[in-house]
Amino acid sequence: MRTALIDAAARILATDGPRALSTRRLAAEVGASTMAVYTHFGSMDQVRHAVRTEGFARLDAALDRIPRTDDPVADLTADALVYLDAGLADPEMYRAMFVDRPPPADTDPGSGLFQRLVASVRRCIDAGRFDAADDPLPLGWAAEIWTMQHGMVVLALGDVLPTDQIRFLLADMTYRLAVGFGDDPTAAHRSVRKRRRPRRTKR
Amino acid sequence: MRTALIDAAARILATDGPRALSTRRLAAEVGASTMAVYTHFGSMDQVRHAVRTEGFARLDAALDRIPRTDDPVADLTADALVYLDAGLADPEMYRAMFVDRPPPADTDPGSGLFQRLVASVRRCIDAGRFDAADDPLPLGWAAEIWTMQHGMVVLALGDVLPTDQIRFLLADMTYRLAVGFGDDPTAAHRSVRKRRRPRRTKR
DNA sequence: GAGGGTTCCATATCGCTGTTATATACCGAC
DNA sequence: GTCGGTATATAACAGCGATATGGAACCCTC
Repeated sequence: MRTALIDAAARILATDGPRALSTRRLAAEVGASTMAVYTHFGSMDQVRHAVRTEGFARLDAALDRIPRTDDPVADLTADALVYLDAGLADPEMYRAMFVDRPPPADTDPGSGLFQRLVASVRRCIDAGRFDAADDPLPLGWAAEIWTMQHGMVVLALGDVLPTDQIRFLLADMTYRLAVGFGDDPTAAHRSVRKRRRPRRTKR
Repeated sequence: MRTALIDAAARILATDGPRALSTRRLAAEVGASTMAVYTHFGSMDQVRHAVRTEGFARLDAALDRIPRTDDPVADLTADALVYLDAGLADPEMYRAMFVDRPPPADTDPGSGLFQRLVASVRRCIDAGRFDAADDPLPLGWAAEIWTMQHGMVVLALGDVLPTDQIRFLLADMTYRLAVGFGDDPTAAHRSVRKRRRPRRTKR
């Protein structure tokens, strides 16, 4: 029942947006009464929290499917593009995860994503691509890369640019940052190009 | 009356968040009945739209207050920091402007901000700081800089880092991007440092 | 100054929302 | 078979956005 409710909630969210995700609509979707929602979750906020957690799990799985190569900058690019594609594939889910207000003091289920970024940046540093001594904060560059990824998805969701241009722009920005982080321009260009092509199938 | 309602709405938003911005609360705040809201605006969505427009006007005014110098990269940094400070000064307003869902087909009152960015980037190119031939799209780098600014504000609003570290990080990221765009590293460093200090007074 | 038209707002109401109290049905343990 | 606890349905509450209706205030014209 719990998972059925979460799935139904994610479905309603994806098709009709967050305004449509109401107690009665959700209960009707699984053929139950509204009390089912309150037995398994305490409130609609906790339903949304569960949906968010589910979204993070899916994104985590999508990122896990990317093979690691011996080129950490190319891997970083691939990660960023998958992140973007995930946002484009289910914009409402992305908004639920990163945009809409999380309840205060919500233990953020997305922190794992950040740890992943930290590891990716570390690989670039260990491989001698980024200049370690230059990072201004312990996790500064990882934060900068997340800033890039999230900003790009938001740009894409506001559909100010067609999605193929967004992908191109994200690749370009990754390249610029890599160079800014100390990577050799021609090496960075090669790495980014390597991973720009394979547009993954939307789920 | 209209402006009184807008001001009251902005006040409610800033103090108690978007959930508190209801017809009845808004009407009570100005000592009127709910019909006043529907006479001057057609719906609560249009109230929110008006608040957003007001927010853009304030941000525009704040950016207008920054003097232009003969160092366009330093100016770009200053703009970014003021943008960040505006978001930190009134998070709910920032969310209303850039985060919460704008009604569909809402003619975006924020497009002026983007034109401003385009002009700033153009100045860097004209001054020979950025390499013009390298920009992948007509407005690509302006979009990348906005991505950085917005991503940083969101990072700050999620308070994952103290605000002074965020300011430092934004300055660093501006530096990295400038270098990626072709600026000389030492020149970029000097420009960014020049404008990193003066933390503007919160409004 | 009086009339007529228009604009603005208060009252009351509708259908919706999240949430909860109450009562019933089910289901495993003894 | 009966008990105890859990899960669900029904019904209700306050609050929400929105609207229909009616009255009050204004302004222009004569």
